[in-house]
Amino acid sequence: MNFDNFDAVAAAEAELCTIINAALQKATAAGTLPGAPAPAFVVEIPADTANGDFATNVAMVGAKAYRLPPAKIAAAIVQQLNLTGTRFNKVEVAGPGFINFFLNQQYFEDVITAALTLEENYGRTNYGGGEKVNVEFVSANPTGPMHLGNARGGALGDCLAATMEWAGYNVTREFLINDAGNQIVKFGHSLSARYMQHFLGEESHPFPEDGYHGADITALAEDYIAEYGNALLNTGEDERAAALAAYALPTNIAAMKAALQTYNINYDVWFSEQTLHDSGEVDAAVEKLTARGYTYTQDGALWYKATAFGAEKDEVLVRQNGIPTYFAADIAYHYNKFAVRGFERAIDIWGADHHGHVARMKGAMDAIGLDGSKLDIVLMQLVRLTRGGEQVRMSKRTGNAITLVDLLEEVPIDAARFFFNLQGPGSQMDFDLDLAVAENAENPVYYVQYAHARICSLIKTLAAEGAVFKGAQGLNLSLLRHPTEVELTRHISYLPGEIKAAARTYDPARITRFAIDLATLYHKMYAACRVKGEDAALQQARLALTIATRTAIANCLRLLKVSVPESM
RNA sequence: GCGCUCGUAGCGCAGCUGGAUAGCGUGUCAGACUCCGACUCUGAAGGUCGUGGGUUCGAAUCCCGCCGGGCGCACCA
Repeated sequence: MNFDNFDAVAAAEAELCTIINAALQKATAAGTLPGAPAPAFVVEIPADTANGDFATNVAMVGAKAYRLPPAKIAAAIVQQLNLTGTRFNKVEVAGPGFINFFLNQQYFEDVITAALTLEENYGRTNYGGGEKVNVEFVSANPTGPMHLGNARGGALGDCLAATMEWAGYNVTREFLINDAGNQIVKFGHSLSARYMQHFLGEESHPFPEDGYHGADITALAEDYIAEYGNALLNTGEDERAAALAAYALPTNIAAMKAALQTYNINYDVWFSEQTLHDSGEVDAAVEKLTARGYTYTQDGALWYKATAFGAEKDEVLVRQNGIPTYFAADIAYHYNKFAVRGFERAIDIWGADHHGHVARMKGAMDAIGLDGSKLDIVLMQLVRLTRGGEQVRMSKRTGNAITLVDLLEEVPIDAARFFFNLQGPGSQMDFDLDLAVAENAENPVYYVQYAHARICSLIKTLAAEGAVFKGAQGLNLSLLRHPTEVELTRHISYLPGEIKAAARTYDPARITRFAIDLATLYHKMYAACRVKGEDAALQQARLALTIATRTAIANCLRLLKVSVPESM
């Protein structure tokens, strides 16, 4: 058996579609079904395995085309079904006309063998066909520290990227540095005010009303003074602001890189927005839109006809003062992703408060001659921290809003990455600080890691008694008949498909939930089926399942970049 | 006002390319197990799937209206 690109579920579904279509043809030829185009049926896994391992609705959806009651259609199909040589050994008609299929033993044995053979690659597929995908996430403003939203976005984006890699996409992780535009100017003037206040007193230099008030701004100004003294005291405000910003930006960016690295996030590309202005790509994008007839001038500004592409209102591309807007830069940026760097798909992870930007950004891709449907935006809802059931807003230490760095000082990296992926991006999330640091089964990440550690311990214990797994050859896996063994194996068989589904729906939370369910099923099996002390054949079979389980759990954790402890 | 998004058991959530009796965790109550690692199991209780229509053989799922929460509607990003 070839395990390359192994997905037991997909293979079984494909096989069912084939034999069902064959049965339809034979039934038509035999005259038990009227000649009509084959109905668009689906094959799926019933919620309750009492209704089979797989089921199809072909008889129900075909009722209209065949002008026959579903039960009669189902009977005609079942009569012609040939299960010989397939993964299935039993079929039945049930309920309103479902045809239910039951797997034979071989399916389960193949799953265990595949996990044992593929090891750290079990779960990987080429579903994505190597499609070149850019995943951009966090892209925090370099004017200040990263916040909780960035923490969620980081865990989400990095795990989404990993999910897509496992599903066979060619993924680039990217961080856009917003080192141009208004907020950098504001940043500079805020630094300048702190700088001047240092030498001339608080009252001397009014702080800009829309400036950044954080303590980090003062600290950066102090750092500059410590290094370079009062050289900027007598320069013009703009020159001073620019000099301070040019000093502080690299400092902040380096801090972000360091923080994200401790968060186990490593980007392939740190993309500077400023380079788009310097290279003329922003101007070129604006010109391209103009050439295509989608801009106009009004009140001295250059507008883009966003309404022609589904947006609610038109947008300014170049301000009256001649400076392009962020929107113009963003169009150039995404143009660069597709047209310059050749990504076939771009995925952006944004805070839900940016949702108003989605339609116009996608529309702008169409306007500039690309395909807006290749740009997908994942909107992420906000997250609240709770401790003792109460919302936590401020850091006790700094008195400011809790930053990503604050969070990681309190909560293990594993817990942060896992917790932020417990729910899909669209749900408003409460992050329970008490639970995240808890070392007990209530804590889902601990629970999953514990299952893995327990397996490792069991294997070690058995090895001490001389009971070592002898490999896939000569196994009698048909001995694994206990319901908990079957359900565990079944769940392991779902892993490749689950990763595909997570990649397709941009929802890595499926992986954390899968891992939790897997751990639960293992614990159930462990409680019901002993390995130690069983006769050799059964012991080897159970060791095989145990090791396959370890592989599946470990691969989920590896994908999430959560540590995989052998003991804890 | 317009738009996006969410609304499922006391609480936290899954299910949403339409399928069978709506699940999981937690919490409450009653019990079992406690043997390879702290695990696990059984039972009880808990639901107008926000609401009203529509489409369908079939709707938590798709469509429309309404109610409620969050967010957005800058020559900010």
